[in-house]
Amino acid sequence: MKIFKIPEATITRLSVYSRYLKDLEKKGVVTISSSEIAEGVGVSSAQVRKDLAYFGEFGTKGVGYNVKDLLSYIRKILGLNKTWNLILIGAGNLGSALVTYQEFKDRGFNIVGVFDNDLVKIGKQIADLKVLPVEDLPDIIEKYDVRIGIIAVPAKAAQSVADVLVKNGIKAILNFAPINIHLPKGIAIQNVDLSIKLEALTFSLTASRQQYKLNVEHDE
Amino acid sequence: MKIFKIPEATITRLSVYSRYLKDLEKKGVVTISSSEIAEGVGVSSAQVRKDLAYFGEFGTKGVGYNVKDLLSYIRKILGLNKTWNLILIGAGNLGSALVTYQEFKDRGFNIVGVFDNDLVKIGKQIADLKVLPVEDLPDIIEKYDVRIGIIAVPAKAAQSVADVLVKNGIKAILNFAPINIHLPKGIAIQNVDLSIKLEALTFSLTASRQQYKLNVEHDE
DNA sequence: TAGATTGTTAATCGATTAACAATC
DNA sequence: TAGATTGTTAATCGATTAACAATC
Repeated sequence: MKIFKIPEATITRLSVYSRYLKDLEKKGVVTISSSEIAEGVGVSSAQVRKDLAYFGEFGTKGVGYNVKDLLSYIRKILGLNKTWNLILIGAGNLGSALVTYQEFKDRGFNIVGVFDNDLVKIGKQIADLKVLPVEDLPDIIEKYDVRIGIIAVPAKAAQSVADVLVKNGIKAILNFAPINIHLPKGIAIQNVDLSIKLEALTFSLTASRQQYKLNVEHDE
Repeated sequence: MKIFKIPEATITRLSVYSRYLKDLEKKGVVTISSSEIAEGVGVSSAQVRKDLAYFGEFGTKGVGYNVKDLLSYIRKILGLNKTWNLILIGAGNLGSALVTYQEFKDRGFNIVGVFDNDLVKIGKQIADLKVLPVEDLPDIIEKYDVRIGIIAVPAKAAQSVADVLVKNGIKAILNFAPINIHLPKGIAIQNVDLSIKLEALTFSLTASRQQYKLNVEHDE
């Protein structure tokens, strides 16, 4: 079986396209061209067609794409044609905010368990979930067939939490701890590093008074 | 004046290097080579040297880099040789979590004002800040010389919030709303889109049973 | 049919990696 | 001096863009 390599940026853009198409569908738009999508999300039309071409032929020459169908194809590609059950480790402020994060629910992500090691936090109610001790992880993972875990613990605890997740069968991790987590091959990870994003901003602000310039297309 | 274009990935890595160097400094390490840095953060040594080369010559041939000095140079490049005052719009769960986010404080980011339009939220206490109405934005921005704003409002309010920020002199935005914000030239933006990150994970999980493969070096 | 737009190939652009002369 | 490691150039790799034949 031939394996096609897909740029990660393509996957990011597919998410963006899917959101845009969802809006269009809600508005009752039936057909759309690659250049209209491009216009709507801020990329080039060649980029849109190229991104889609990795996965198949979804359009009609001379006509464009059927909004409903394309949305459905993209959702299928991304694995969004089902809901996903997640667990979250770390019941601090950030963790609590994520449990109630509406966008996750809207996109089909369901947090079914919140865990912490801190005795003060265990038993605490967050939305409709009670914070559980980490010992209960295996039960919840099995019960809800969980494959994705969110790490929202301090940096120094993150690696050991990741190890526990992997040991219990978690296959993908969304990590908020600002640290490079080491994982066995085959486990996917995405890092969300809020300070790094802020530091890209302070660089821009500082660099504009220096001789540097971020090599980034302007967002607009 | 010649303008050098810097890859955005380079800036991201500089943040990572700086964190790693800070750890080394704390441990009392005096000198380090590009390959040791590379090893520590998970990139190639050529990458480390190339990233630094955009900004100057910081090392000594045959010896390596002085940890303290290199850290200080990188912090200066990123604009981290000062603290930054931020404001935050949107006092929901996510906003509240960000106000108390320890990593921001550790890296020199100071949230000095939290704003909302919701009468229920105005006046509420979050850590040592009271939620203020958006009318008070100009006062706070001036008083604390704020140049960076964080948007943590729902997607449909994000563009108008951004417009208000820009009108009041904000020059850089960290945006958590899952929407493409349009800004005048010269305003920097970084988007944090949590759903997109999760969808990259569901893609990985789904794709591994299909014929695709993310073109991404393995994280490890 | 004529006009529009896809899917795809080739050209371009940019970032990463390899290699090594310079030099501490 | 000999060994180590930088800074930098050239080679490679990968992603984006341009262009256009195919075709609805």
